[in-house]
Formats: sequence, structure tokens, C-alpha cells
Amino acid sequence: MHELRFIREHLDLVKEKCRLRGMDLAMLDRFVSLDQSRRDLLVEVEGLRNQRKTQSQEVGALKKAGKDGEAESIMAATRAMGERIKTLEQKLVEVDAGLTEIVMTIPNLCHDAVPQGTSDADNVEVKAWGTVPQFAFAPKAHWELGEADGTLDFDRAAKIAGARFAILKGFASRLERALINFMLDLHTQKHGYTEVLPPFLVNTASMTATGQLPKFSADLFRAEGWDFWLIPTAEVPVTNIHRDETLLEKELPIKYCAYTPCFRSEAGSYGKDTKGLIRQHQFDKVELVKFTTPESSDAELATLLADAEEVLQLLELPYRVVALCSGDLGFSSRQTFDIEVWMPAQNKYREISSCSNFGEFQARRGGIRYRPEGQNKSALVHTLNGSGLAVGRTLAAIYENCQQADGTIRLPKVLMPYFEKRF
RNA sequence: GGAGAGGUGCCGGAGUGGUCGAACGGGACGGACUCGAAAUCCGUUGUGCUCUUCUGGGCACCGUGGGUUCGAAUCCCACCCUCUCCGCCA
Repeated sequence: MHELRFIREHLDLVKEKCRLRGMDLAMLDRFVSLDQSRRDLLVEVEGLRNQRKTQSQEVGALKKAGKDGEAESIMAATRAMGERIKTLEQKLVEVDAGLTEIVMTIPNLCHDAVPQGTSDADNVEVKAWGTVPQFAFAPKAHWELGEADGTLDFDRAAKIAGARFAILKGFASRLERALINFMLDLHTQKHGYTEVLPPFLVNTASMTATGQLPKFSADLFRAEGWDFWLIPTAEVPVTNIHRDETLLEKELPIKYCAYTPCFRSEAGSYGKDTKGLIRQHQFDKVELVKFTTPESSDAELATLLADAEEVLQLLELPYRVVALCSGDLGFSSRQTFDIEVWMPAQNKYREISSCSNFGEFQARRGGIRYRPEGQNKSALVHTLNGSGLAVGRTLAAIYENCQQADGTIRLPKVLMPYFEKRF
């Protein structure tokens, strides 16, 4: 979210940045007229309130002095003024609602380093790591491998819940759990993140602070009759840990990692990735979240990305890093790098992590501030987050990249300590 | 789910209709004293919006949203949250 004043004073910049994202600019013209109405109304209503205050104090003084007659005549006038104020306030509420609606749907302004483009086709590969494996046989998709050895069961999951769910059994379940522990251990012990286990259901205020609401409710699951939403990512509860707080500069950066399941409706993705673990209504993810000063957030994004990459390096899975272009950038993000892992059966890279710097966009929505050393005024922090990594997709990548001719899966060395014996 | 208590500034805690953005205490910051420190003394100490911009005004905010009133932190209604006891449960 941006400040009204910022949009007002930097209208051309906001328009240009919205254009880069391929947005319709008509709403910004509507903003200008509503913003003007709002300020006109404010001047009028505040003037009236000031008068009313003065007159009310007079009434008090007169009554104390026993001059009830004089008080009565002022009271009559003030009563009428109250009606007028009420009318104006009502109008102001309407104008404010219109403005909020617009402002809440204006995306973050992209960083100058973000490549321009209109779709994921314009994303720029900035790095490739590892060697794409060569197979002496036709590599199978992870769901074929898993259904063949009974470790992945999509049919029964559909009976229990529906499409886009999976049951992991035996080795798969064990591997999922090992991956979660491996990732958490790496990030807490080597990268200095503090592990947290947050609520998996959050309220509307939290979803709004991180930007999922009000615009993207269709992507979320909601508990009927409650102000609870199922989290689509740990980003939501973890970023909201410090909502409406003022942190100390010396505490920054704050680095959290969290394992949570994630729940997404995947509305509008019908027919996409209908097989396998790639696109599920429920999946596990280990998420990295940082709160930083504005000066350090670019550098912190680089290390966040490196922290996520290291998971794949240690698992010896080939991947590449892609800089998202302006048109493909998420709503709240000002700069995003995706990590894509190699998937042999599809013969292409698939997203397994998304690392973003949100600048002060989420911090303003959520009131997350810090007090810069030696200053009285607080300032907004920058928030960042990235997957480290999506666990289900990592498991799928291990199945496919580490498959052997007999259909068994070679366990990455680094996971051996998490298994007492092979399944 | 039942019964009760409570939600006020960085913290504690006053305030039950008018001059309360809010007493008092603590903390923090600045200054005085000191070789330095403690103690003591003096002062400062919220956020947002808006007008004018040279200085400076105005409005809103005492859990949230409504209502009563000339006037609400103070009265009324609804809701949310916290705490205690009981019930229930992992």
C-alpha cells in the first residue's frame, strides 16, 4: 500500500510503474478526483467541528454562570451544525471507501533493476547451477514412480478430499519429514534464522497486511462462519508477528524460518499440472522471512536467495535462478527472484522457490516500524521472504532426478542422517 | 459453553458528561551539578490526516463499531480481545 500523499505527489511515477506491470491506469484518474473531493470535504467538516467545539464550550460556560437562556439559543444553532457535520461525515466515509478500494489494489512499485516485460516469457535467467542428469532409460514422472512403488496415492486422496491432494506413504512420507527437518536445521544452524511455528489460520487483518486481501480472496480457503483464512504461505503469519510494532534498529535484521502447510485454492488453474505434486491444494513449505532496514534490504535479498539456493546445492539438484520481469511480479513485491529446479520427466525447470523484497509495502499495511538509531521518529521496515523451499516440489524433484533404472530412488547424501534405514 | 473482572500514552495507573491528548509515578532522551558516576534538580517525551507554509493553525484517535447529547475517555447498545473460576477436551 502506498500513502495517499505519495501517490498524489508522484502520480507520474506511479502511473509509469503501473504501466510496466501492464495495469489499467483509469483507476489512477479516479484516484485524483476522489482525493481532491476528500480534501475539500475535510476542510469543510473540520472547520465545522472546530466551530461546534468552541460553541459547546461557550454553552458550558454560560450554564455554569446560570445564563440558561443564552445557552439555549447557542444550543439550537449547534444542533443544526451537528446535522450538517453528520451529512458531510457520511459523504467522507463514502469517498474514503472509494479511495481505499483504489489504493489497496495499487501494486508495489518495482525496483529499477527489475527487467521490463509483460509475462513470464520475459523473465531473465541470471544463473544456472549443477548438471542436468542424463539417463540411460526414459526417466519417469514422480507420480509414476510413486504410484508404482505405492508411496504416492492420489486416487485415495481424491476420495478423502478431492482433486489436488495426495497421500504420502512410507518412504515418501518419511522423505517429506526429513526434508522439512533438513531445511529447518540448515537455516537455523548455518544461516542464523530463528525457527517459528505459527498459526495456520489467520484473520482478515493479517491477510490484508501482507497483501493477499482484499484483492486475491479467490485464491484462498476460508473457514465458514469464522474470521479465519487458511494460510497460503507462512509469509502471512510470520510477517504479521510484528504487525503494529515498533522494533529497535539494533534488533534488525530479524530472520525467521518456519515450516507450515500451505493451502491454496488454485482458482483458474484448471487443467494445469493436474498430475503429481506440483500443484496441490495443500503442500508443505519452509519459509524464510526477514525484517530489515531500508538500507540493507537489497543485500538481504541476495543472501536470502543464496540461503534458499544452498538447499538445492546440498541436495545436488540442478537449478537456475530467474529474475521476474515487471509484468510477472507479484502484487506486493518490488523485486523477485525465482529458483527453478530441473524436472527430468517434464524436461524443464519448475519453480521451487520465490524470493522477494517487498520494501515498505507490507510494512505500511501492517504498521511494522523501527526506530532508527539516534532519531526520534520511527520509520517503516522492509520485509522480505522466500521459500526455502517448497517441500512437495523438492520431493518430486528428488524422485525424478534421483530415480534409478529399477524404479528406486537414490537418497541424497545429505539426507542420510535423517533416515535410520532405507524404506 | 456458564459465571465474573478488565481493556487509557513506552510501562504502571488516575480519570463516571464540559477548559482531558489526558493527573500522578516509572522509564527514555536532553541539560545542570560532578574529574567521572550515583543521587538531586530543570526540561523534553504519541500517531495519523489536513490547511498554510516564513512562522504557524485545525481535526481525529483513551479495544472496535454504532447511538444519546450543545458537548463523550467518561452515559447506552453490539462486537472483539485478555485474565480468573467452572465445564469440556488434545
